Amino acid sequence: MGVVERKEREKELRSESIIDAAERIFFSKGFEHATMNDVAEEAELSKGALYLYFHSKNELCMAILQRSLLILKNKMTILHDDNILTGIEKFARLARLFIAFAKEYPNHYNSFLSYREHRGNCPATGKVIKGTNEENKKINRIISDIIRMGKADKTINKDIDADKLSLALWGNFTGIMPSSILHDRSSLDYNPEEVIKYHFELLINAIKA
Amino acid sequence: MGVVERKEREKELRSESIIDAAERIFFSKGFEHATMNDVAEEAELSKGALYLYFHSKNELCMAILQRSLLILKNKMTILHDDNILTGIEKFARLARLFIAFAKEYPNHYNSFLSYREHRGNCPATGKVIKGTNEENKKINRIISDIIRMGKADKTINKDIDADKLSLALWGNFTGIMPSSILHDRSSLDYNPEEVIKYHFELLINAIKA
DNA sequence: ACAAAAAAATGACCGTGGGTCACTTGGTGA
DNA sequence: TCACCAAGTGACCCACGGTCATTTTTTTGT
Repeated sequence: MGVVERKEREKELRSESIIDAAERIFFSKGFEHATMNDVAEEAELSKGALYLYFHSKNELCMAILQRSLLILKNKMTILHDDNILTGIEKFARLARLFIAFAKEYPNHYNSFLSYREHRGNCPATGKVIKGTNEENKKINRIISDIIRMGKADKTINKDIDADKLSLALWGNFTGIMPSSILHDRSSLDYNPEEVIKYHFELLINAIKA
Repeated sequence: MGVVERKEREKELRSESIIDAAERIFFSKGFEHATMNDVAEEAELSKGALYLYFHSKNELCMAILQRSLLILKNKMTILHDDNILTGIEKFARLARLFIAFAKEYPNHYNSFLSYREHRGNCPATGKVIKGTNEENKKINRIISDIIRMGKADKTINKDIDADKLSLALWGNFTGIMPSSILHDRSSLDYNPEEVIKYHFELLINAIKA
């Protein structure tokens, strides 16, 4: 009988429902002001139970980041697997995709930006940390694949370094918006969306064959 | 008699020496693990006294960020004021300047990346928050000025939008390195330095007249 | 020179919240 | 029916951010 398997499934479900609860609480109160008791109550569990699934508040936060990466990766995979668009067209759509993600999941997008603090407070050997590393790697792989497609179909300059450019773009995505927030709102003439688009335009101009 | 003035100067000095202490403590222990008692001891003051100068631990952290911005701005001002280099040359040197800053002041560079959390927990009306906004604005002003210089001396395409590109670059700087850190070290073939340089090369290629 | 007043600094104290652990609950298999 | 064990509980511990009545130091007025 599949008791062990069922238990494993249930454990996975519990874990997911805790992350659901944590998202609602963290996103509405912010990391510092949210308490583990809040999360426990929202998840209809005791505080102690949370610690059966996650080692710390920080790790729970990283689990949310892992989800964010997963959502984005799934969006990107669809673009990647399209077989009508050319490489450079896909590359151009990455800009739109990033913007759409940030608009559709603003809280998840935010989770990219505060991950460092949390990450530093989690054991590097943990399952969650490894998961985020994995997703991150896959995302960079998708971007660089798209660039390589462009090189293959001659829509992108063959001398472009796909891996390096992929990292640059990804870094840019996780940094460009916060900069504009630090910038005083009232004096910000351009919204992040325009800035990202413009940046991509320039890059496209630089890399097109 | 200048008693009031002297007091003001002394107050400023105390404030600076508290930030000195906070830097040593925060940089060595990390924000979460550092305590206000640690900072007080390092600053040779009581905990209560810290709160005469800063409203909260978060605000103290923002004061460090303000310093980081100031250091970077000073480096950039020198480049900006140079009157031999052409606009595009200055633009190209920005990449080196960013990298040099991140290498010379790695901890200060890090402070850029976790500012969101702290910022959200400070009253927006505070002196420190306003100070960081101010510095940030000046930095963007310097970058866009450099681009404008390039347009004036015809080394940069006149159709480039200086303000937008400035924001894009600044965002990139505050995002590109953390991305590479999230990326699993062992499988990272390029270091952040290479990535920044390459990204700039492409941009230069796109914007040169 | 001295005391009253003001400013600066102190540190005991408070409340909160992350994290723990001895104990309870409830499903499972013999 | 009962022994077992994983799952879950919540009272408890204690570290730490922040406060404030009190003390110490400096300034001001005479």
